[in-house]
Amino acid sequence: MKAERRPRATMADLAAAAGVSPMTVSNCFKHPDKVQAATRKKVLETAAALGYVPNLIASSLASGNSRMIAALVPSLRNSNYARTLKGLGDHLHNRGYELLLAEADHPAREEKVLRGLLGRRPAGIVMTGGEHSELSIELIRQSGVPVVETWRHARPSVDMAVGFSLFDAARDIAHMMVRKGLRHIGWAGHDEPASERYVQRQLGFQQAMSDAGLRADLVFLAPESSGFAGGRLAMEALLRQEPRLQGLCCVTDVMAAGALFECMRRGWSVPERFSVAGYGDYEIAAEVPPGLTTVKTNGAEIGRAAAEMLLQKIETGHVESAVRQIPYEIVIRHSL
Amino acid sequence: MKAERRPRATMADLAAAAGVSPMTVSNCFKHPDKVQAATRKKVLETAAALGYVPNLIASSLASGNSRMIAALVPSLRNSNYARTLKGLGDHLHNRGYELLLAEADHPAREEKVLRGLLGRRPAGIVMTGGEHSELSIELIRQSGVPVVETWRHARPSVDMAVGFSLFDAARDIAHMMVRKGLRHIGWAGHDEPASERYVQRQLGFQQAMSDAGLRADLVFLAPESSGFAGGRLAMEALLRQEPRLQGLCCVTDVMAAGALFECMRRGWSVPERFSVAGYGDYEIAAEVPPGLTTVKTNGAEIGRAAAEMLLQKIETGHVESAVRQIPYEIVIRHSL
DNA sequence: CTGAAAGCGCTTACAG
DNA sequence: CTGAAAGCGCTTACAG
Repeated sequence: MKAERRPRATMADLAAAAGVSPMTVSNCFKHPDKVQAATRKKVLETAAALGYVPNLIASSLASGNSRMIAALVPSLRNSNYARTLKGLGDHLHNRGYELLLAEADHPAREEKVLRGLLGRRPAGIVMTGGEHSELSIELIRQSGVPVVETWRHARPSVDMAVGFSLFDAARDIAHMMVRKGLRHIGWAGHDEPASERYVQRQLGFQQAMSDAGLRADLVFLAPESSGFAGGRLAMEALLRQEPRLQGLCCVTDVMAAGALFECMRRGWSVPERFSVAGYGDYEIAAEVPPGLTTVKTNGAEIGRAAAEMLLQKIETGHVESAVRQIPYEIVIRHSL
Repeated sequence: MKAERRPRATMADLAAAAGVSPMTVSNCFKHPDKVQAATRKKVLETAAALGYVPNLIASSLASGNSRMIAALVPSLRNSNYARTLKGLGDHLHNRGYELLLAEADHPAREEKVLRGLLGRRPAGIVMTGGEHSELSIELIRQSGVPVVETWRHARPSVDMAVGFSLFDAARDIAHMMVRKGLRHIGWAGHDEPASERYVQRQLGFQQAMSDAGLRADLVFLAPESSGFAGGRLAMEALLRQEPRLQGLCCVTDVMAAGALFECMRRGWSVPERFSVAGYGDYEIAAEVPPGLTTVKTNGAEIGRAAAEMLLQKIETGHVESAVRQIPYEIVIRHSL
């Protein structure tokens, strides 16, 4: 049984079949209240019979609103971003918008991808994660398209931002380690010097150490690509530097889980012999023995809020607040 | 410094500024060889000066090719699908296509989301994962849009498919457990009866057991949502059923890692006391002690192949092969 | 190599 | 409540 590929019915076809003008068909979908109930019924029935699907490309061109939101993500593999995208997409779809997705893991790629996206005349743009080149910012600014940066809680580069303070979150959990009585605490971070989001967390950690009068320079930075192995590398390096090391505060749960794996290998009991703090509350945090104490962020809510802000700006021309804070919390398990 | 929101230059503006007809401007971008070098240079320079960005919405409407590919994904949180999407997006962007993304975790959602997508007149559709309702299939069939189903190696529902045999992969790794001398082996699977991709793996496992003359009914199915905990639940249940259980063959690495965590809790050495096989080669497989032996699938390559097949069909009207196999391999570590 | 004309399938004021 | 007209910004044959 082969698919019949006869051309799709147009609005004109439908209008003719229903015995009304195209204008009335258009109103049936866009402004149903402006059409008499009987007429509307007739049109909708004919539409169903014909399998009519309105051409939103033509609609976009005519109305000047594409109802597409471009989302730029450094990596889908990051489960925080995946959650943000889900929160964003769900809200958008319910409002009749579509998501135009592009992955861009470095600035040159981002600029290229952005040009492609801008040609599609998106009604709004969502940037995920913090780092963007001057050129990218300029491209967006010149387009005049509303844009919200997610996972950013202050000073949007262009327009709007939604997120929370990475600094505060890292400081809070580091503080908790201090309150547990630990005195020799290391930081396991990432290597990318340009990444403000990693820098902010490290500074938060160091602030907590300084506040407590402890050493704040037990810092090891692993490449982002090292994954779980980063936790092991950090433990090895920092124990060499400070043999009395009692705990590790990690830039992500992945690193933290890696540190816990290393404790298992060494037969060190957690938290008695060694403590570990995570960041992100990924699924693994709840499952890796003995359970990881970590910062729980609300990626889906960030995505939802981004969608709300964008749609408000698109539809009304302004937003109540160009910057929104989404709360984070600390989930206490048994790793510290 | 406020963004200047003067309306974007159109092709007509650019044509006037460059002293040529719109037609010639169009040719400069689409068929550069049809334009004299000097004219082209002039147009391109003027375009740069004006910050001209071609309106691809208008282009789509006029040409009848939207150059957008709609991708339907059950969940972005699945890192296999994330890889497929990356392989797909990279290839597509290089060819001047854009990705229209929608997440749909159940059939009713899928149908709704599909209608929204179809209105955008995508040039092609990528379905990720195996299960689709009759209505979804029918919607796609009637649209006449080329579609490729990924993570499916045979009998496409509509048009094309690319993936590998889940049955074979599960049978192969189960076979390896048998060759290691294990005689009491359980299957830790998922609960969704409708999910062909889980069923196939289980059947592959059972085939390997039958071939070896072993019990094939040591099966435990955990809800998909149980995550790492599923591995623990499976061990508990199957050990109750068969105290001599020596190993667990798992439907995903997440479950397998959960089983390894449970071994740690019990102080059971792996693989001496208990063996575990995974599926997926997620990042955790390499890191969780003592290293998980697992099936490595090539999600990115599946995405790339899907893009190739789709573009070939879109641009030439047919494909060399409507079904493509992407090889998998078994990665040997120390868990069995 | 270059251009005038028609058209893609809708929506937007504006009349009736 | 309903419709005829113009237009959104491109591309597609077709002439010159």
